[in-house]
Parts: sequence; C-alpha cells; structure tokens
Amino acid sequence: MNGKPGVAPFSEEAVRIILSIPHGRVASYGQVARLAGDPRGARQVVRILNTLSGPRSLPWHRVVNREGRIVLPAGHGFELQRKLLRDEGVAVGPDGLIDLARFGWRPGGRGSI
DNA sequence: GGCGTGACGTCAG
DNA sequence: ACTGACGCCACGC
Repeated sequence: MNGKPGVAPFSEEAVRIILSIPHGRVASYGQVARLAGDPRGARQVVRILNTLSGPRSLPWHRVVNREGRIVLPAGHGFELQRKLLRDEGVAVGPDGLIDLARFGWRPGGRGSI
C-alpha cells in the first residue's frame, strides 16, 4: 500500500502522534516532531496545532515545550491549557510548569513497548 | 512567486 | 549557569 514510508505529510503524521498521546500525559513539540520523522519540525508542530486544533479537536493542550512548560501567553490559551491539563489530573505549576518526570509522555516506555 | 512568521530546539559565547 | 542568536520547515499574505 503506501509503499512510501516517511513520505506521509508531516502534518498528518504529526497529528497521528498527537492523537497518540495518552490521557493525563504531555509531550513536547520537539518530541512530537521527532516521532513524526522530523527532529527539527517542532515549529511545524506548532503550525499544525494552530491550524488543526479547532476542526480536528486535537489535544493541543497536551503539547508543551521542552521544559514541560506552557509557553502560551496568558489570556491567549495559557489558562485554558492549564485548566484542561489539570482536568486530566496533570499537576501544573503556577507558571505553567509541568513535571515531565511524572506526566511526560514516554513512547516506548513502561507499558508501551 | 517570494518574504515573513511562528505555542521550539540546539549550539556557542 | 544564563543569554543571545540561528536554524528549520510549513503556511499565510
């Protein structure tokens, strides 16, 4: 069938990864990009979230930066993302900092591989 | 058709 | 340890 591994549109692949993020876990933009096949597509992931977060109902709130911190500007989704994460049981600090050691998604980690 | 941008990441100083 | 600058690729105008 496709016979064309890796040629899948980065966007579609990235969406695939984002949808694969377990409930109550968070992943970084770079991580999603890497899993999508582009270790430097972190910014592209951002573009996807902005474009498909609405019509696709992507769990964009489960995606944070490398520090596990919400980089969204306050009043522009920051509070919303924090609320959604807390709703999933994720402990979010006052600065939007999340403990990746506890809530960071580990693909291939215990239970997945 | 070309330029700038962007919810990041990595290297260097 | 921290700050600054660059890179990277897709998308909008």
